[in-house]
Amino acid sequence: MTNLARAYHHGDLRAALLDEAAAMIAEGGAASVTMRALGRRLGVSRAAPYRHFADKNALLVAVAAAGFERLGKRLRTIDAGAPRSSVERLRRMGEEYVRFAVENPAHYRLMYGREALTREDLPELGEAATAIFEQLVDVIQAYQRAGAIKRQDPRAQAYTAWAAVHGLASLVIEGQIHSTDDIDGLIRHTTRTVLDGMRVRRRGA
Amino acid sequence: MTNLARAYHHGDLRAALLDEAAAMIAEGGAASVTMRALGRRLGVSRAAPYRHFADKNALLVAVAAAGFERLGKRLRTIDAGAPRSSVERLRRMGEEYVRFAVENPAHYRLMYGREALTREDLPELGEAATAIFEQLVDVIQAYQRAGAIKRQDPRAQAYTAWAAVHGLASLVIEGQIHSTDDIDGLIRHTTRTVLDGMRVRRRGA
DNA sequence: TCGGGGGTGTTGACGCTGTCAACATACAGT
DNA sequence: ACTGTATGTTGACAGCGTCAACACCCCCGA
Repeated sequence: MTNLARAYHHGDLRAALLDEAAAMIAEGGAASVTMRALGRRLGVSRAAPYRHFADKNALLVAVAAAGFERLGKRLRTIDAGAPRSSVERLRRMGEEYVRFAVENPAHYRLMYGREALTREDLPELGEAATAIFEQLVDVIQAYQRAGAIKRQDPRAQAYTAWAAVHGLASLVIEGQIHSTDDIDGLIRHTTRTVLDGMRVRRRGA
Repeated sequence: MTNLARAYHHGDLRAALLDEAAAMIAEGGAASVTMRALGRRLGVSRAAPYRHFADKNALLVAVAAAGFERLGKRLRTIDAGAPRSSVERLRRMGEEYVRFAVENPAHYRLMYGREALTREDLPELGEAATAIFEQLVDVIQAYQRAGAIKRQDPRAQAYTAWAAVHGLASLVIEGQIHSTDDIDGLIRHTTRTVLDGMRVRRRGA
């Protein structure tokens, strides 16, 4: 039970691995994460991580899942906040989503890229992402009941909203959107346009 | 000038490399493309590709660029086709975009993933993607003039539309959208919703 | 207090990778 | 026919992920 700081040999290596891997991803991308470099930076041997993760893939999956946790938390605080209308709150959530991605590009890429992460061991990751999606579906259903947005399949609406913000985040991160463009304005434009397509509109406008 | 079939030793190895690499990507993902495996499959040595590409990265960039070419061509044929309204034609382009991605998931991933493709040598790729974007901007401007969609910054509108289809394609490819969901319906829902947000609406509806 | 067992970390080794230098070949233009 | 150059091959190197064998050391029960 003496799980405080430095137990055993290293002292909670598992957590240190997750932190350090995340740091390396932020510094040099997921490709720069190497079992050997990881051990080097933490002062352990290259094989030490294998006592805590089955393989490199499993480690990266855990890091990615932690990213979904953080993202989900950020979105919840937005939803809990109280700007004017419900639709505006939803729009702010979209903005926050893109902001998270732009602030943590390499981490975000890892969360969604199946390339670095090979097939298996993905259930864990899929669940982490699904949790955020279900969160979004709940919000949409609530706003449907409030009469703010169209009463269509809430899952379809959630996917569309998710696709829009994920796509925008992806384009920005991958550098497809030129830095000469006003990115903040673009985020606002996109969230507004999509919500405009979902919103119930009063007659005559 | 005898550049027909089998000149020199192999006979247009460069093109064969591009084709074979694309095939390998389709079969086993970009990670399965290996200089050695590539040479093996083409009956040349592992270092042969280096006479045609500076390194593996350059080769993959060329493959990705070829993907953008194919995608651009497909979208142009849609735009050239003549379904009813102009907005409907734009919507069909979006559908076709997602369809391309779903049909060539690994290739599409390569086209957008900066992870496999390291930093430099990306200008070539960026230009290929930009060409498609400019194509989209042109279409949107034309439809603005026709009074079909709102007269906002056409670049912003293009980015929003691109983000929506790219995001949806990405989510489907990465398996974030469960196969129990009706994907074709989802594509239609998304393209419709986004265009609804862009469309000029007649008063009273 | 002692001893053992298991959780943790290390080392050596294997096959794989991308890449380069040195070498071999064969075509093209003189 | 000769030569230069584009093309392809081979050997080698460092780095990678991973496994088996080994070493350590803390915690538990006797």
